Amino acid sequence: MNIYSFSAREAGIPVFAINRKERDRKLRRMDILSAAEHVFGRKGYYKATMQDIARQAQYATGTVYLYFKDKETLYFSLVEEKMRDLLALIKERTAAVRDAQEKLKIYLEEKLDFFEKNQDFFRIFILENGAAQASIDSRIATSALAKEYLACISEIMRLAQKQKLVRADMDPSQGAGIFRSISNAVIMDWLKKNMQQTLSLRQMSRFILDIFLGGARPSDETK
Amino acid sequence: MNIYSFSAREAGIPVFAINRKERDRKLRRMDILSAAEHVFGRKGYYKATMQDIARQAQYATGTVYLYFKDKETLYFSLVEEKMRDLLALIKERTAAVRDAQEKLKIYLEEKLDFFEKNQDFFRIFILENGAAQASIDSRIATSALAKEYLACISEIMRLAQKQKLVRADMDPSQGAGIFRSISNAVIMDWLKKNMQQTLSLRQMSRFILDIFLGGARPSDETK
DNA sequence: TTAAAAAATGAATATATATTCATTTTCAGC
DNA sequence: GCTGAAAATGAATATATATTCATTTTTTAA
Repeated sequence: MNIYSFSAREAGIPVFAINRKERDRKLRRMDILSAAEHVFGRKGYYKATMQDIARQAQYATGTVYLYFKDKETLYFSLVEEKMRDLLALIKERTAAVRDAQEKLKIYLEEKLDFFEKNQDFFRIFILENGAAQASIDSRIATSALAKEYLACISEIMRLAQKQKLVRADMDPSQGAGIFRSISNAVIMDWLKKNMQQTLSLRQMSRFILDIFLGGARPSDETK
Repeated sequence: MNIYSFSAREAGIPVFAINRKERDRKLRRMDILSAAEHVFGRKGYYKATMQDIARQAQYATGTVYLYFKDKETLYFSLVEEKMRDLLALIKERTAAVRDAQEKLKIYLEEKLDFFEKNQDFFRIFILENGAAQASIDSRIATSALAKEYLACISEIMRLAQKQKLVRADMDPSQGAGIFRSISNAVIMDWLKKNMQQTLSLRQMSRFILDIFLGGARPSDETK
């Protein structure tokens, strides 16, 4: 079992040790990815050194290079694999319902759960989404996965328009951007105020949806 | 006159050349800041080299160091001075009205105008606001100015609550974060879709305010 | 138990670029 | 035009760290 947060979703590890060698290699690779997540998430790409990451993973510096070609590739793999996990979850869960509002709700819940478990990764994620120009590894901004992620939310937005849940005068990708931003702002606020103890992030999903759909105006009782 | 975007607001340049030496020095300093804005905004802090910046400013590498102690200080000065300009504008203009909705509107308009003129700076700004942890120069995240900027919007939010414009169950700083995120998302979208030609950013202010206050739901005509 | 193979090590190397500074150019006042 | 001061130059230096690789340690299988 992996005490860090890296997911085995993509590792394809068989329960029976049909191929121990390969399995072990994948596990070690995941250890390094977890260490990288920890260090990159806290220090940012440039301030994080390969030695930091190696130490965090309890390896010597050179060992990291047996698993990843170079620093950029390590970072790229990390971002890709985490995003793939998140996207897979979201797609799987939202595909199960037809209603746009329900899809939005599920999207939010999956995302909030995911980042509650992957707080270090959230900082990486937000930076990569923040300013595509400054994307550290240009492969990320242009990756099929990044486009797919955006397309997925835009698709939900389009459906929401068809179902008259969302105003029609809003470009779906713009709507997706706004929805994403609101949820990121709330996650950021939750992280900053360190509410981990008292409140689960998932509980914010109702609030976020309210704000996105109904806005910040009071729901007219006393006006 | 400065063909770049750096503002003279803080330069305190007298119309009559009482002190040409000092004035010239300030102008050259501003040239370097403009060059830095251009390069940092496009490449990001780490990929931007001092040589890039010097070349952009039409100086030799060493000359930059006659005006700024080191790269971090150059970056810090840039961020500080631009943010000071923006904050001064916002404070000045919003102070002139009492109505919270009017304040929000003015805040938006000033911000949109500002970033329409300072597109390179927007990317820097959004990164610095994105993930405080990864703030490039730790002085920025902790600077009085950064706090003041947030406090200023939070203050408007508090007033909006008092005036029943905004729901009361929302922490003012959280509301400020959400409001900021929405506007940033819209600016980002505008930049990405390269609408400079056809549509001024300022024209988006009505839309942003609508979304923030009233949400993305259609304004019930056909339901 | 042993020897070959695989994995890990970490000191040494390569590289990139921030920063310095001896030299050159420009400028101001005479 | 000349001279000393100020400004600018850009090649040389310093530094940090990504990457490599000769050596050591561990594992495997007979």
